Amino acid sequence: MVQEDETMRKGPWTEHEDYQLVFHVHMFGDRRWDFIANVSGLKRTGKSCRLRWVNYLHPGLKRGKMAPHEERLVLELHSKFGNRWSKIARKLPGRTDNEIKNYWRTHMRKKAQEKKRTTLSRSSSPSFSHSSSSSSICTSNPTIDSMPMIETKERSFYDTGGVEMFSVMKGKNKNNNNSFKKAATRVSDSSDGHEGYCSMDDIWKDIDLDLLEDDHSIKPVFDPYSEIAVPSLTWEYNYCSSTSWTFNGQEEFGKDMISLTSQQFSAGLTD
DNA sequence: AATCCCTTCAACCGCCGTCTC
DNA sequence: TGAGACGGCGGTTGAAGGGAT
Repeated sequence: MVQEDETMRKGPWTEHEDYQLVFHVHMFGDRRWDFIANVSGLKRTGKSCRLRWVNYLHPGLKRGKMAPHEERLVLELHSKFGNRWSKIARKLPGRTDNEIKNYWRTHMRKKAQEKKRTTLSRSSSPSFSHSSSSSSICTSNPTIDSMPMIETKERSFYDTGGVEMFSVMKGKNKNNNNSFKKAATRVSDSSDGHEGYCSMDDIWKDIDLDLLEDDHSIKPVFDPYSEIAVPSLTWEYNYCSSTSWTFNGQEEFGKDMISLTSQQFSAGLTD
């Protein structure tokens, strides 16, 4: 178990931390967060790791503004489910509960302000009743019910596999360690402000491109849009066994680490 | 150009449900 | 069956960025 003491880091994540987390999530899947927090060497709690992954690092996430149909859907779903943000998020592929929650807060604040303005300007008319955006929406809208709902007994939207992946892929491809290494190196480059990444999108893009070259595209093990767990052939037990990775000039993801994490992983499997 | 205000969103906190022993 | 560990969820906060003044 990860000790939550004064040595735990808090606050914004660094790119280095992000890489460590992404790497370990792909190694072990996104289930055992305390374990990942432990073996990754991140001075973060399992909870913090999970949140970072779910809300920011997951490759299936959309970025940017909500599309009009998404906004509409949020309204509809909120009228149906209330503040069950995670439930709403499951109907909006690529959006997180946190994102929707934030959107709703902003949205409702705006609405409240508009409402206030409207009622003030029309205060002379007592019969006027302002129908809220949500109340005017039919709650049995078939578009909602036809949306895929990934229930918790199944793999979550964010699940990359990990544990199962390990057993499935053992001993297949051994040539895929370049992309993360390269990407990791570029992160170290970025520290001096030359050719660094701006976002995780860039990172994933780079990784994707590299692995496509090898005809083994890296993808999240679980396709967030399919509801079906898709075992990836790219990340495997031997993924990093032959080369060390560098961050800021330090070897970090090398044999030693992998053997260590493998031991700990085995221990984790047996408990 | 400086300051203030507002908006956005990443991250934390605390509670609760589930799982495991 | 009960206790502890852990993950998930919703509420809240605070930093950062951008626009207005």
